[in-house]
Parts: sequence; C-alpha cells; structure tokens
Amino acid sequence: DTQRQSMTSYLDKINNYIKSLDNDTLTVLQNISTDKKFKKGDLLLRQNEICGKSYLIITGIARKYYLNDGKEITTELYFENDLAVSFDSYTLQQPSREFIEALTDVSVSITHYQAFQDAKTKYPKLLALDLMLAEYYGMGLENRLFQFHTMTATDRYLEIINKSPHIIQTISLTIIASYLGISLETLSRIRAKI
Amino acid sequence: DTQRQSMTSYLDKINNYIKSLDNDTLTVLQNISTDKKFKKGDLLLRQNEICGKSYLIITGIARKYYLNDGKEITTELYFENDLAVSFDSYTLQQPSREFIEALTDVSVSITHYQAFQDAKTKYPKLLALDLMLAEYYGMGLENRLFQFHTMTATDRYLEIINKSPHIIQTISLTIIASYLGISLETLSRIRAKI
DNA sequence: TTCATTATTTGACCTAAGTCAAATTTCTTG
DNA sequence: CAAGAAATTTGACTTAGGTCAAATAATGAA
Repeated sequence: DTQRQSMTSYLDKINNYIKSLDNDTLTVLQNISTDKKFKKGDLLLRQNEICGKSYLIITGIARKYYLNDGKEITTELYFENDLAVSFDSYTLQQPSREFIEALTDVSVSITHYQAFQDAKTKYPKLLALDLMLAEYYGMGLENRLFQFHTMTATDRYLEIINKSPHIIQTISLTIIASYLGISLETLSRIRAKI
Repeated sequence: DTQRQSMTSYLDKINNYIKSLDNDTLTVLQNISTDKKFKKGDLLLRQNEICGKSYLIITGIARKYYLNDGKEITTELYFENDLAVSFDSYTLQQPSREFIEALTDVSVSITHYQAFQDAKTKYPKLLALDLMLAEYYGMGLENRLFQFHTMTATDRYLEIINKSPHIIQTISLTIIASYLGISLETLSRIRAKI
C-alpha cells in the first residue's frame, strides 16, 4: 500500500542522509560504535534493565517482546539494517518492560546512549538523524496501530507473508502469532484456511 | 502507573526546555507562529489534505480521527497544551488519512511546517525540541498499543475516566468509544455494569 | 537411525465484543 | 414549555478469536 511505500522511501532518505554525512560526523559515529556478536537465544536486553545501548543489526534476526501474564507479546521484528532498541527505556533511561532477543546468531553494531547524547550536542547532524529515526519509529507504530484497528487477523497475516515471505521459513509460528497479536492456535487455523 | 508517571515528567521536561530557550530561539519560534480560533465542529485538517501546519491547543478540545468503512476511529484527543498534528502526513508531507476536528470552540497557535523546518536548520535547539516532541509522541503510541494488547475494554475505560474524569462531561460517548476501539453499545454496557 | 523434545495442528467449547433494531433519555430550538 | 433531533441504553443474536487438551508432525542430539 501507499503507506508502506512512503515508509520505505523515508528509510531510504535516512540511509542517504547517513551516507551524505561529512567525514567529521561520520568518524564520530564510528568512534562511539563497537561491533559484537550474539548467539541465537541470547538476550540483548532484559526486562527491568535500562536500555543504555542501541543495536544496529548487521546480520541475523532479533525481536523485541514483553511478557503479559506469562504470555509473550512480540512488538517488533528486526532484520538487517534495523535498529533494535527499547524506545521508552532508551529515551527515558528507565527500566525496560521489554526484552530484546536474538532469534538467530546476530552480529550488531552497538552505540552507547550517553556517547550518542554527547555527540548530538556537538554535531547537529546527528540530532537531525536521531529525529528522523524517531519519526520513522513513530510512523511504524502508527501503522501497526492502524492495522490492528482496521484489519482482521487473517489480513494481517497475509500482509506479513506478502511483505516478508522469508519470515515463515525463519521464525517460529509462536513468535509470528504473538507479533500478530493472536494465539498460536488461531494462526494455525488461519494458515489451514488459506 | 509508572509508565504514565514517566510520560508526564517527560512532558514537564519538554515544557521546561521550551521555557529555558534563549531569547533568540524563542523569538524565531514566535515569529513563525500565528494564533487562530476555530468553532466547534470545524475541521482543522481534512483527510487527503497535506498536514502543513501544527496546532498547539491554547484552549478547547479537539480530536484526530479517520474513517474505516464509514466508521470513525478516534486516534487522539487533544487538550490544552497538546500539539495536534497528523504525524505521518506532517512528517512525510503527504496526504493525511486522518481528520482533525474541533470538539469545542478552540483557540490554537499555528506553526507552519516549512517555516519550522527552516528554523530548525539555523537553530539546533529547535531540532532538539522537535526530537523530544517526536519521542513523546512515539512513547504515547507505544503505550496505546500496549494498552490495546494487555487491557480489556473495561480496564481501558476505567483508565480513561481515572486519568481524565472531565472527559465524560465534555466528550460524547460515541467519540470515547471510538477512542477506546469499541462500539458505542459496548461502551454503554460497560458503563451500566460499573 | 531412533528416541525425545519442540513445533504445529485439530477438536470442542467459551467469551468479549460487534451488529442491527428498537426503546429511552437528554438536548435543542422554536 | 413542547416537539424533534440527537445521544444513550437495552435486547437479541452473531462472530472472531481465545482456551485447554489431545493428536500429529518435525527436529535434533546420542
């Protein structure tokens, strides 16, 4: 749909913006980032921890989820080039209600919250970048809310396999169901019908 | 709850930040803003229009909503000091899927998108302000999504009358129901039970 | 391979919320 | 104040999706 179209092009805009940064700014960005690898199943962030880092996914898949009476609700799936972070915990520097988990072995580029904050005060271009990232995240949330209000579970499932068909091969149905906001059994029935 | 607590204090932080701005920056902000009044029922933004302005509510109440097969879904309620804007339409400067409507007579301070964009390039403090506003909006959306996933319609209603009791006096149940994501009849039944 | 563990499907039944229609109540406005 | 219009409630029925339990797959380690 049109909405997705625009979101994608905004992501392009962000990536172009990063590419177009002057050397000085780019160097700072490099200097405050370090690479790290996680094994499948590792938690990059635990509930109640303060999210003091952002994780740019280089390779692999991760997810963000929280627990609600023992049940997991997946709020976001991360692929290559996605930025994994518990938004409110990161922004407010308060304990996270969410976990971030590696669904496969992942390799990430880590940027520390405080280092980035400091860099932003000296380099307004990083401030502008942060704004674009926040806007992108916000629009993603708006879309998700919109989909929950306007689409049936079946439509949401069709949308996801249409948008990223590879998901089904890589991610367990339990996690997909929790991302769609339905029970595993309901997802199974939806799949049987189609 | 804790979450709301933090959100409120972040709003305080934003307001303090605005108050602490140097005269130069404040003057620019003033210069690109104009006041306007709307009558109850007026539309500040129509679907398919590009949201080229932001509306800071000085007095009165407004809402943002969209239509889904003829049914209205209210996505946000605006009170004094709230910033009314169709986020994605404003950010991407593309046609809005939402309407913004005055629920009472309202008086607003209008800031034009382009003027603010221009100001941001010269005044990094406005960039930082815009970031804070985007973060605040994003966290609000996260909370809303969280509530839809974890709370029953009854709980969401209790939460809203607890958070802003005056709402019931001022806003029709039709609109409150659409904000809660339930039908008018269901809301009426919830009220009867309590 | 094979057994055990984990993932997925299927069945039977339940529940929150939706829909449509009709009845009330509450506002407005002449 | 009274008549209409709008807002809200109530009733009867439907439906999407949930829950719990059992049955099949599918994986993976010894």
